[in-house]
Amino acid sequence: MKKLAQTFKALSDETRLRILALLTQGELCVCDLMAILQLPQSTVSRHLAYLRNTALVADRREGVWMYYRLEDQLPIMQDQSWQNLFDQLLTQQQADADLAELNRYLAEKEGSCCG
Amino acid sequence: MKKLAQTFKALSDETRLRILALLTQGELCVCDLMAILQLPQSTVSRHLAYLRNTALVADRREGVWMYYRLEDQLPIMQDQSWQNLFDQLLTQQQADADLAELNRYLAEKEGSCCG
DNA sequence: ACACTATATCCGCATAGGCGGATAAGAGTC
DNA sequence: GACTCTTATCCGCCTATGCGGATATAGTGT
Repeated sequence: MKKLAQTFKALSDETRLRILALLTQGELCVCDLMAILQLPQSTVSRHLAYLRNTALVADRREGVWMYYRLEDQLPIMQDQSWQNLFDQLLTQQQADADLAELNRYLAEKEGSCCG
Repeated sequence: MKKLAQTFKALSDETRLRILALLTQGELCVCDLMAILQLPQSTVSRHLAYLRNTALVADRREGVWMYYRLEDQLPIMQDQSWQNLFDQLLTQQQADADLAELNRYLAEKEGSCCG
């Protein structure tokens, strides 16, 4: 049960929830997240490390860039709970705003970072 | 989304998860929980206050005793997520052990406290 | 080797919250 | 009112973790 509690702790920070909501749209690199969330690099990186340590996200290096994506299934949670959590997450107003910002960002990106 | 994060924070402590699992069986008073969890009164009471403030449990006074029960629905979570969470919770080994202890306790209780 | 970029980690600082003993408050009983 | 029982809150202490600037690390290109 400690592990379950720890997973909830990882979900208990608004910034991390925002990151998870954004990652439902596909993998993103740190600089993408910095731009969309408007947060300093150390902050974004720290939260991603926390999510990685809790096995909520996975990472992949491509050259200089680290791409993060949702872990497709969790050892602690049944798939249904995991899926349900994201349904829940995406009903949030902040998630809406962030996804809109993500789309705006992707549209005008064209190689600003991450190739 | 702050509220959702706060709800997860309330779920991020093992003792609170154990309490919630126990309350799936019906309402219990503080002294019941102390006996089952083997934790000091101040600790149990503090966690219950936390759960009450987060609207995860409701309380009811009966004479000297305070009975706590699960809040039947949450403003933040859809019913399905809420239900799912408890399904998840009850698969935990610690929850099993605690429920067994609850039954043992109730069987030999006969007015040790709470009338 | 050097420079540049992206990311991770370190640092000092601040707050939240865990713990359990001690004390306060509420509710009965006499 | 005095005493008792149950529960809530206070206290000091300690750890986890948030923050963001500064620094270290790693990859890429020259």
